Amino acid sequence: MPELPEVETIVKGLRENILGKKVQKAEIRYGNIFRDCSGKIFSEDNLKKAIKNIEGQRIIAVRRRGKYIIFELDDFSLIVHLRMTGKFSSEPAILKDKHTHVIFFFGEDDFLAYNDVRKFGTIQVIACEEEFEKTTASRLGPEPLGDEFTLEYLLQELKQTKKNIKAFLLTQEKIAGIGNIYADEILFYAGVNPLRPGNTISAEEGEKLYHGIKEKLLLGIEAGGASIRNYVNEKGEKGKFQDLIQVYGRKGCCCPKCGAEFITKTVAGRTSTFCPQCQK
DNA sequence: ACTGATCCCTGCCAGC
DNA sequence: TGCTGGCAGGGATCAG
Repeated sequence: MPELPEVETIVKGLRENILGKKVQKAEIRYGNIFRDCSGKIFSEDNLKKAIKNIEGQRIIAVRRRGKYIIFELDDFSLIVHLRMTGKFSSEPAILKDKHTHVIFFFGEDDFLAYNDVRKFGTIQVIACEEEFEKTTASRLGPEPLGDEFTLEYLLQELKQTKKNIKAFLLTQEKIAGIGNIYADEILFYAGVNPLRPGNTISAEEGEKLYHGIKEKLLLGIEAGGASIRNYVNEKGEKGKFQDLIQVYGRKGCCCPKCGAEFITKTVAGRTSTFCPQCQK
């Protein structure tokens, strides 16, 4: 599942690969991947128009915002969310894959394919600033690795919420880019129980969380992301963060700090793995 | 303000 | 072996 570090890795690769290229043709095999600014599936006519708009456009920038990938074209933007299983690939074999839903051709043998086993991912077509304002991507909280995300901000937000800390970390409007894997790792690092309400987190714990967020995400980026299940970057390469994971998906394993067995509980609708001893 | 359920979708795995 | 049912999972959305 691509979270911030995985998406960052993908974006770096895309920049090397497709910047400056012109979309000659877009082949659509499953049109429901495409969405308008509010996330709604296009009608057949509107999809045709949207595709026509994309064709002939040059890719002038590729950026990441939270877990979103933003392609800036000459006159449009594409906002992509990979959700669980979405990926980009330029490998020739992907053309024959049954889960390849969209192919942007830059030339006869030069292309970028969007492949998504579960079809949860979306590609929003944005025509102008007003449309961007309607997207969820425009309502994201600060980038956790950017200057806006300060310790003061985190402590202030925690003080104001009764939401449990796990749910808080996953709230993209508060902090952009953290998903289930990194949330579990961050909470373990900080020694905080996922069920703790935000407003019960002490300043000291808040500081640990703050450093945990920075540290785990940076580590994830350095490792080229985590390859759990089927994540690979656009070159088909796996990341290395899965080898550095301490708690996520390790139910029944022993905590490296205290030796207790990790347990799981559904928190914020997600399976959360944590140490019942260390995480208070 | 927050929680919980539902939906989207398919691979995978346990159980029969 | 082959089928089936349930689960996983990010995030939007809606009901409570």
